[in-house]
Amino acid sequence: MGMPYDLCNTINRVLFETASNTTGFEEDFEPQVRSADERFGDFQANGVLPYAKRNQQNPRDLAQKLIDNLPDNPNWEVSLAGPGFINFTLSADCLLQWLRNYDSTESLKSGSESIERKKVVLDFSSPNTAKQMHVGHIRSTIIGESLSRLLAFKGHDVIKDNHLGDWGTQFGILLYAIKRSKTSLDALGDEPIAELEKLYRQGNQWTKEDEGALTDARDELVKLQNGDSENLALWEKIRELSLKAFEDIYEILGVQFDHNLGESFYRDQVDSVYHSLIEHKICKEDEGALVVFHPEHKRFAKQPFIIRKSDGASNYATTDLATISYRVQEWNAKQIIYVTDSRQKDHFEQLFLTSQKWFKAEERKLPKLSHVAFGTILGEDNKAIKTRDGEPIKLIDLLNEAIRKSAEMVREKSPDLEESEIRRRAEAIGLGAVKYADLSQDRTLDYVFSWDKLLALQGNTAPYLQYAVARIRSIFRKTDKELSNISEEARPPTTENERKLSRKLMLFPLAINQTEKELKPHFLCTYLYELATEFSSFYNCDKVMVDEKDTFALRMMLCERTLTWLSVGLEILGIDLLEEM
RNA sequence: GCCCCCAUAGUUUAACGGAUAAAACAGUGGUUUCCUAAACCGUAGAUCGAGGUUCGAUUCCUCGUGGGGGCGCCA
Repeated sequence: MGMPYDLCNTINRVLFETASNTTGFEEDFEPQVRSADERFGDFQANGVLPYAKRNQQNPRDLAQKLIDNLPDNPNWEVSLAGPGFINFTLSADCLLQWLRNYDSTESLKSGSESIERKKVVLDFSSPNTAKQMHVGHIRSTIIGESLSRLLAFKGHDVIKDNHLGDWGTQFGILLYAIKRSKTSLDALGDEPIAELEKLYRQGNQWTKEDEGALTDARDELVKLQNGDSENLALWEKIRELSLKAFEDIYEILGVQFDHNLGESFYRDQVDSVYHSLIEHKICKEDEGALVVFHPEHKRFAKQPFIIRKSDGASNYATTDLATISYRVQEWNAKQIIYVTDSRQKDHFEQLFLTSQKWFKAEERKLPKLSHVAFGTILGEDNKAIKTRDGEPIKLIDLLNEAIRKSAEMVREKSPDLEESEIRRRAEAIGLGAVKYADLSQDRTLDYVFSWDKLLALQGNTAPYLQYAVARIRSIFRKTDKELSNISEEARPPTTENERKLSRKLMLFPLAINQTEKELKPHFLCTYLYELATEFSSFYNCDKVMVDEKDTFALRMMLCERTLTWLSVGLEILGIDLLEEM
């Protein structure tokens, strides 16, 4: 029998099976095995304590009975500790076997793949057209991209859809301003979106000063929504310019979408949403609008979900309903994940409740709907981020600053490099730092925007991980020894650092599982950082290029595995690697 | 008025109801004739308050304090 990929899961199963043959244990026993503090071993089972309590038994006695019944296994030592913990310490040989067995990206991927593979639609980034992306968009874009890579790594069929805000009421004012100022959309210069924003502000000004202008702006919107060809052409052009500007940023960030189906895509489908919801008595007219209440819900019994405004226009609730329907019908989605600000929590809760009733009434199977919420980026005043002049910091400015600052560091360290290489390294380092800064903390927490936080290059940051990679690659460049048999020639890990690094490598499956279970990339970040830390200590203490063949082989193997693990992990996070730093 | 989220070291964060709360930055002391010092090894420093549940609470419940957010025609 080969070495199992997920040893935590294996030990859990062994304990469960042993318990089923041990007096004093029933079916409902859960071993609760998890990775342990290094002081106690590699894994610990906590489950006996609550179980003994429930059944009014002595936890230590019960745990001892379970240990006595465990089949002998040379891979680990078992011990009873404290009030009733069962600790497992893997043998050096077990770790070696595990490392021999899992030797590549492919082996990690096939080990990690879910049994149930499914079609998942990931809805993220979703900026509004005619506006520049600002720092507020960074979280959805980066977290969404990372989750899409994680789910693909787990073997799911992922569709990435950028649900653009391209059909909102802002177009009335914008179209009005374009016409009144006689602006040609073909002559907006290098930053067309910045110009469109200026036009919008100008239009906003006009409508505030002048009642007639406000009416005209509303008419422009109605004309657009009724298919007026002139307005539709302008709108199409705006959408095109916006998408191009977004593409520039996505390219820098290494983000790609399968679809850019914005709200406008669903404009012809909203009527059928109304009809169906009316027909099935899910919605009702209230104060002139079409709304959905959920009487069984403590709050949404009173708080309406407005699907058609009293002026007859649709809103994002309507398009979101149509979008779910489309994704199920056309893509056969089994799960839809929305990556948005947590302030939209109520909206999604109402959307999901309404969808449940709607799909049930139509006898369709509703996919699993998940709102992956993240916290707001705040300014110094603890309110959503704004700069001094009232406009949010542009995302492109943040990214450029990250690259500029990293370039400075690279140049300082390697003054003789060519500019193109400096630029290449600075992009990997600076953009990696920005991404990692956002991914490495629990996504649900708000944070105050700070250049220092997002651009930090020391400590628990992407460059630290990239540096570990560069050092390993450097070792490989320097050795002239034959490496094809290192895994066979390696001795078991015995020094403290060899052992700790081996153990950390072995814990990779747990990190992936936890990250996927909660859809929280910071678990993976923490793991990769700890792995790189173990590597750095090992690197400092245990020289790799030594004469003893078996020691050299083990240490080379550890380097090689660490490199692969970091590569896989950083790939999932969307962070680039470097050969040298 | 109803509801939701957050509070951990000087600062920014971590901790799946488990054992002595873990890091980074900033302090402070050390390490380079040796595979990259963007590193390594020391050191100092924390769970908002009061109750409760539990063998065990940063974690769950109640109340309070402080901060943020959502709640009929914005997305």
